[in-house]
Amino acid sequence: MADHVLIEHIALYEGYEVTLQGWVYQKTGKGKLQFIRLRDGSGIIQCVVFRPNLNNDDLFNEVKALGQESSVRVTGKVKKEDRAPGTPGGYELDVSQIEIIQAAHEYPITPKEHGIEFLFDNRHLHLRSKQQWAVLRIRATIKRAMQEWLDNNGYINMDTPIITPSAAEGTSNLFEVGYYDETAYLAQTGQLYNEANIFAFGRVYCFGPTFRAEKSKTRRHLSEFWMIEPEIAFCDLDQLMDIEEQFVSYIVQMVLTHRAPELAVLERDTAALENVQPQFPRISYDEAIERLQALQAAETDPERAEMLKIEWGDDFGSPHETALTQQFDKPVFVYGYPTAIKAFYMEPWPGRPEICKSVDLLAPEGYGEVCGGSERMSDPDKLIDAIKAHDLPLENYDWYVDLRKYGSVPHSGFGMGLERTVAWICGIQHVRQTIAFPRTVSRMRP
RNA sequence: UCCUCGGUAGCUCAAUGGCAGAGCAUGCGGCUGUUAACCGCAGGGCUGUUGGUUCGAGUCCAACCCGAGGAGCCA
Repeated sequence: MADHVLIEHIALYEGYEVTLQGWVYQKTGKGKLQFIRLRDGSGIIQCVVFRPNLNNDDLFNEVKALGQESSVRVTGKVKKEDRAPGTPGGYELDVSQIEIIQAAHEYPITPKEHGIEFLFDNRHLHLRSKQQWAVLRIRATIKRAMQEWLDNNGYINMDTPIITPSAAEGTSNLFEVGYYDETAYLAQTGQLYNEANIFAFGRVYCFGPTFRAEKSKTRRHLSEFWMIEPEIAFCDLDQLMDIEEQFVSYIVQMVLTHRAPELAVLERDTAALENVQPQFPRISYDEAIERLQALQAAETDPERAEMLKIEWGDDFGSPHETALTQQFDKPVFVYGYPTAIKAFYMEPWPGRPEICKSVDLLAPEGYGEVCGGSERMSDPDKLIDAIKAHDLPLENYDWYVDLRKYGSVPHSGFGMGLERTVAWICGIQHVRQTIAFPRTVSRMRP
């Protein structure tokens, strides 16, 4: 038998004596009987220390005095016990030996309530808390599922540069960095580079951190966030939506299969997630505006009615996205946005130049946009006109235009924000909890 | 950048303009089934900063700093 076992595998060891190593997550006691909830990173289990069983009164007194987050190694017999709390739970360790590695005192994060500011000042410790543990384990599974699906479907993983000379979509929200004698910017997207990559590899994706210097203070924004960006040659807008819905469904189903205990810790309603299977509803921007205007007309609360006000040509605000997604029990595609409110590189709609072949995927339950994508412009002359119309420096895009000169094909791609996806699947309110060390407009430490 | 709310013990919060309080955490003592245990005792304060009004300011006024929620922008 291994020298120690993981708590997540504890059910396999019922009736056996095992050694666990970890940290005191919580402790209660009743005289000669002490209950330690031990965490080891894989789960939490209750360890029962009964003085006569330990047969060492000095050691027992030290155990009684152990503070939260003390590190220990415990040995004992695994017992099935319905009263035992924990994750997975239902088992406890009847302790016969305990080795105190370090007795910790005055751990600042107690089992009682704390404020946001305090918790994020102590984020390096906050990560040990059960909810954060569950969220970040689910995040790791989501990342894995994303890459697994793409790797299994013929996509090549490419790494795109983080230091870039110019913007893909507007310059106001870029982080500037010095680059020898020049000014460079932290990447907002790898998309333009992936458009070059598909002509070499057919289907590619990049996955890494991206940076937006938006002064946004909302539950949906981070200054540094992770985005996965697939790009596909010989792919039109309809095919892109087919890909997105398979991709998103796969991710959600993998989390349901592999992270049930973590979803339970978060008290996530899994029925809503089980429903995330193809097909997703697809509505045009025109139809979305009509639906929103109908909702607005029916709204009795004047304040909410004012917030829902929208005209053709406007971009959706978060109240609009929320109202729209509440009409469906699955993620919903909205396609064909006005060209004026989208980035320069999107293919115009045939016969309707005022709209473009763009599509956003809106998550249900008010979580908003999780994927943004489009069919890319494939004609070099129209692309040059679009770059000029957006006042972007043509000399920075010469290579990008070049891609349309040598075997241009219809191609499409999308970006999916990891943190928003994690927030949605976990059912939590704020994206700052979905990454270990969030960077926001008001926080860079720890 | 704008709107709203907040800043008091390590933490979460109380305190009609009139003695600075509680719970948790910490320390000591008690308890054989605890689940954010419980019981007893103890220590713990530049009330965000600066100025003003007042006999008297945690409380009222002004400016500033910090944070939260929302808007805009976005994934």
